[in-house]
Amino acid sequence: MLELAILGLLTELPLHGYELKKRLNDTLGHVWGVSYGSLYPALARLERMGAIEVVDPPAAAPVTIPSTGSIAGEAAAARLRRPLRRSGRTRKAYRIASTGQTLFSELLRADPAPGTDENRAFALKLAFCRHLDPPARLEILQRRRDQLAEKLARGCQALAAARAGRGSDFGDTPTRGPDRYTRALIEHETTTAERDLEWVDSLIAAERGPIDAGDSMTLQGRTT
Amino acid sequence: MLELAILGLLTELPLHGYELKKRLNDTLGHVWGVSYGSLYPALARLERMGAIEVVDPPAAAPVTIPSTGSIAGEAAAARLRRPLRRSGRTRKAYRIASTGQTLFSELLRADPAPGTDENRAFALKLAFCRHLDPPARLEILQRRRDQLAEKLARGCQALAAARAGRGSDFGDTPTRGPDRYTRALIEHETTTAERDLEWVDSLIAAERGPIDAGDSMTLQGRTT
DNA sequence: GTCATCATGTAAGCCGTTACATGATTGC
DNA sequence: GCAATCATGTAACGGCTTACATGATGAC
Repeated sequence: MLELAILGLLTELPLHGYELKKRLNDTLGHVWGVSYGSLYPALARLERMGAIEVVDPPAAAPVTIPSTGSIAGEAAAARLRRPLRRSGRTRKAYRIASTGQTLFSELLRADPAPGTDENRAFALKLAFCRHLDPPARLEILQRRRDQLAEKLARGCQALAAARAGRGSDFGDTPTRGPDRYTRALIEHETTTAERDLEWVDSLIAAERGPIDAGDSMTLQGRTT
Repeated sequence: MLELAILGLLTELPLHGYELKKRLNDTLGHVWGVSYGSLYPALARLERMGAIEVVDPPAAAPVTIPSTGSIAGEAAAARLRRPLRRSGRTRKAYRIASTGQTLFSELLRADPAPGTDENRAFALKLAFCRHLDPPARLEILQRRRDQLAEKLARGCQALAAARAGRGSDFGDTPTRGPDRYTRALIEHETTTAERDLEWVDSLIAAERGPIDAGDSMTLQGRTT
């Protein structure tokens, strides 16, 4: 997952570790916090794999900032442009290599390693899926949809069982079902799954018919 | 987190590892999957700590099943009662010790280790909080409430920034805000946080005024 | 010259996973 | 006796965290 995030950011523009972490934390902060202890080793790994490469230009503009349009891109750009006159050494900026691009789109398609939070994984993918072609994007959404549908199904089943009260026993023993808290939990999770599903559906719809160029996907949003 | 789950289940009745895993997977399955590779070491650790102890009764009923009223308790009980005639050896049933009870309630109160999924942690706590006294329970709910409120605040802030579009820059560079996908993500997360908050509030309310003994917390539930 | 910040890394540890090794009990 | 299942454990590994070590730059 870390590699996915790194590759995603480097797809937009070359960056060095420190800056990368900063962006990771404030662009994807709510979704994914990283620490140096995992970031630098990950960079080293990716470099060894040939997925990314150090960008040398010691004299030239090391970071062109072609207005890739990322979250706080400009704030960062300003930070970089103004006081930046460090000789160009000591910092190691990385650029994504073609191998890396391949890896990137594979990671976006792959399902996350077991043990990984599915929500988080999807959030991350969504945050970077704009770099994919529409069909691939749709596939990701579709996969998530299926996943949620399954979860919802399981939830409904559990709910039914819980509501039936008595256990799966045959009247032998007066089991009550799960306690109120567990029950409330299952209920809440189920309705959450339902809403997530609706949301993904709306994303899919927006993806299929980008009729209204601008913000067709805002319709599912707020307004309390 | 694993220890919390183990202690929680053992609070209800003594169990051996295998059975413990089974319950962990089907009671809390949607929330927390465990494997032997972590379960047994965890049991060993807890035993070393004196939080749990092996229950010997080789001859007597090794598991009394005092109808503690747990999830699928009875099904399991049946499973145990009927074909159970294994000499009583080879299986090691554990019981919670008093040290363990202390640890249990500490773990319920403590905030989860960093890196742990907050949602999951809360779900787990909720599933076992019935073993706590009402004030402690309330405290847990309250803490979760605060956590969610904070998350919501951050979300709203991010949303506002995103909607304002242009970055925090002063017109210098025409940054667009985050892309549609990221934006949709932030929106969705924010509304999710909102709903979670409402839900926890309803739990708190139910906790404070258990006026209607039965299912006062169902009111927030379904009905699509 | 010194302090804050930028910047890169390493080490130890935690918590979980899969895969493997082993053995007891029971049903047929 | 043989297979299925119950049952306990170990080994190797993965990914992330905190804490630590180190050093360059720029502001004052």
